[in-house]
Amino acid sequence: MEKVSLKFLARELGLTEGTVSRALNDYPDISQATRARVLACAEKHNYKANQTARRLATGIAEAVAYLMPANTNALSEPFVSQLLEGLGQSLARRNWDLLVVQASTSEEEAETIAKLSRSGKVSGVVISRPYKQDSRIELLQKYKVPFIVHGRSVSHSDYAWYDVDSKAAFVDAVDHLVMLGHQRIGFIGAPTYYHFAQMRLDGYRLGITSNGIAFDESLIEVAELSDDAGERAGVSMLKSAKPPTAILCATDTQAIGALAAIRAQGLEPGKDVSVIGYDGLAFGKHTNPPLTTMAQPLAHSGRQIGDMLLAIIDGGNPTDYQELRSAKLVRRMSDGPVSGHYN
Amino acid sequence: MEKVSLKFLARELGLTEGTVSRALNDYPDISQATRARVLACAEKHNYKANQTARRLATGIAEAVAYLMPANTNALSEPFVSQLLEGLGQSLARRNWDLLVVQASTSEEEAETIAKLSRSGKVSGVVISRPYKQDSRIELLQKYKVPFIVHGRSVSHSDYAWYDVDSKAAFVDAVDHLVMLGHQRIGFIGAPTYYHFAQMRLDGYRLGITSNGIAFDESLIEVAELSDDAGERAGVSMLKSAKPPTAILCATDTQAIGALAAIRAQGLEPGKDVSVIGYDGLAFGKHTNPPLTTMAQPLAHSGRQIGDMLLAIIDGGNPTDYQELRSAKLVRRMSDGPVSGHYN
DNA sequence: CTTGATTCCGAAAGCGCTTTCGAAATAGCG
DNA sequence: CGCTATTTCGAAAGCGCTTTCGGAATCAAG
Repeated sequence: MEKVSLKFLARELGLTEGTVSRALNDYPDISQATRARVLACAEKHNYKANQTARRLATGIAEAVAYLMPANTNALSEPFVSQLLEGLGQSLARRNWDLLVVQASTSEEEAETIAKLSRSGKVSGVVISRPYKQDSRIELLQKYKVPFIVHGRSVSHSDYAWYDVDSKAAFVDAVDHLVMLGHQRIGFIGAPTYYHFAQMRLDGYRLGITSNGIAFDESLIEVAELSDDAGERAGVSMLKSAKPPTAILCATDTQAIGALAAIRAQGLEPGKDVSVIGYDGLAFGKHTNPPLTTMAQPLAHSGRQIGDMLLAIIDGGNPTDYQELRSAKLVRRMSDGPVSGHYN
Repeated sequence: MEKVSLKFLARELGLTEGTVSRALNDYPDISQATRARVLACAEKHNYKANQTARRLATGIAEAVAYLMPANTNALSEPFVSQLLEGLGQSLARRNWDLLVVQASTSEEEAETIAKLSRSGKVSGVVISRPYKQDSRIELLQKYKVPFIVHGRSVSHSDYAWYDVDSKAAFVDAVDHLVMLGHQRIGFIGAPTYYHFAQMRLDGYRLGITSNGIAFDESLIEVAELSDDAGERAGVSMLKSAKPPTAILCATDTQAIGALAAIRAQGLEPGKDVSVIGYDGLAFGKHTNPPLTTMAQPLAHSGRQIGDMLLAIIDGGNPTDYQELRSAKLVRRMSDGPVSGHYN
């Protein structure tokens, strides 16, 4: 089967390659008649333009890269596939490609970004889970690669991002707990080089003080983003002199660990001590007990992010594309009124 | 900052583009001296070959596509990210790209594959979760695109695949249950257009009969790949005249649903009725009770699959790359000796 | 010092497409 | 019917890299 290229079509049609190309690309200087002929012929031979050649000629990559978070954890990944799916859908409408790129160390990350920008194989990049100071963002800006951040860093005024207001979410969570009668509310945070971790801690803090509760440093633990780390933090907190009656966790994954910690202490999560996580993982329905969580609207975020990135690549001003969504409480069974257990 | 291209380097070095290119690509007809000079200069200016141009010139795409399963489900996705990660690592060693492509309907899938093969933007494809008769496989073969299947279809003799012997796994699971004293073992299967579903059903069946147990059709339900479907299947099974004392599920996701079904009947999973899933999802540690499962060795499967695909692209014979791994039982708390509940 | 084999590099074609430019053909208009 | 606009297409130059081929220079050998 001969390769069906532009040349092939041109020969077939008695036209020139250039003409066929313009017909296919809707140039205005092609008569309706020949355009129709060309289209028909292309259809007939199932012609697909060689994307590589096209890219080289136009100079536009028609592809976008997703920088996969490095220290990926089996329990926190659903968000990756969700995002990828949405991104893919968004790009597919233009027939663009989605590249998945990863780098484990941060030097590798820098190298990867440099390569990405220099090799010209993508016209945009999306990154996830930024640090407070994120060198990836600086690099992307330096190299002038259009990009969008899923999340934000500390100074997020001069680039595009899509984020959920987790600070507000944690204020809400504290309010909810206080309403249930809790006064000693613990917080299992994430390493604060993650900006989201700082935001959630800030939200927790604000919630506490704005409810007139004395802030107690000993009620805060920081843990890595895993169930085990969450569990360790949970036991340490529970074993303290004045343990909390409720625990807020920066992520669902940690919250799941906290649940285990509570049970390990012979207590009943949701009754003796409440726990609320953040993320809204579907899993949460099946933990023991089902996990109450602040759910972020993940559903179409990928689509959204993709569309925003495309708009920027098209020349949009990055700062016009900053979107803050809000999370909402989904109550399952891990929260409840304060119990008399510790009194 | 001027674009640093081959031309730029050539000018800088007083050489010809062709020469610089050959130096960079380790051609034997370049003296060590000039090769060193070229390398140094490239390094100094942080040169990265324009991948697009390179692809066009060599005719090799240096990229591989992963066809993302369509009806993706929040609970079953960890395997996608795992796979992607491994694939990425494998490809990265050659500096190849990983494309993620998706299609929701099967017509779209055909279209996607056609486009993929015609547009020449990838030199290989990996697909997951094949059907018994999988048109994707046929198309890939027809278009002569190197590919590898994560899983197998019915006739899997003439292409490359990487699969886990889930039939054997289910035999093992039945054996295990029988050893615990179970005789009435239910099976929640998946739609049998999935080949893996057929395999697991076969394994279950074989396990039953080889243990000398009378095969009882009423102990089999088929459900979609979701927790809810698993739960529905579970209740229906439990409400039958002679309910099982143990339930085997084709996937962990369904098993999680089955757990819920059991509890909904006022019974205690792992005690009144055992359940064993398949997949080895990390999340299973946190279900109620923790889920016993047949775990597949997902850890490096992505790497493995990537390496195999590369070998095929390099001219390897696809049929030389068929690898069957085995799953192993990881006992958590959802299985136990048959209880007297129903007796 | 000549000859033939080697080593090393320049020249040039080409990958398959896009896009600009100009020329030919057609149409519009007085 | 002549002349200027329009429409429609062909010609050709790239995009940035690879790769083949041949020629100049260097080397070893006679």
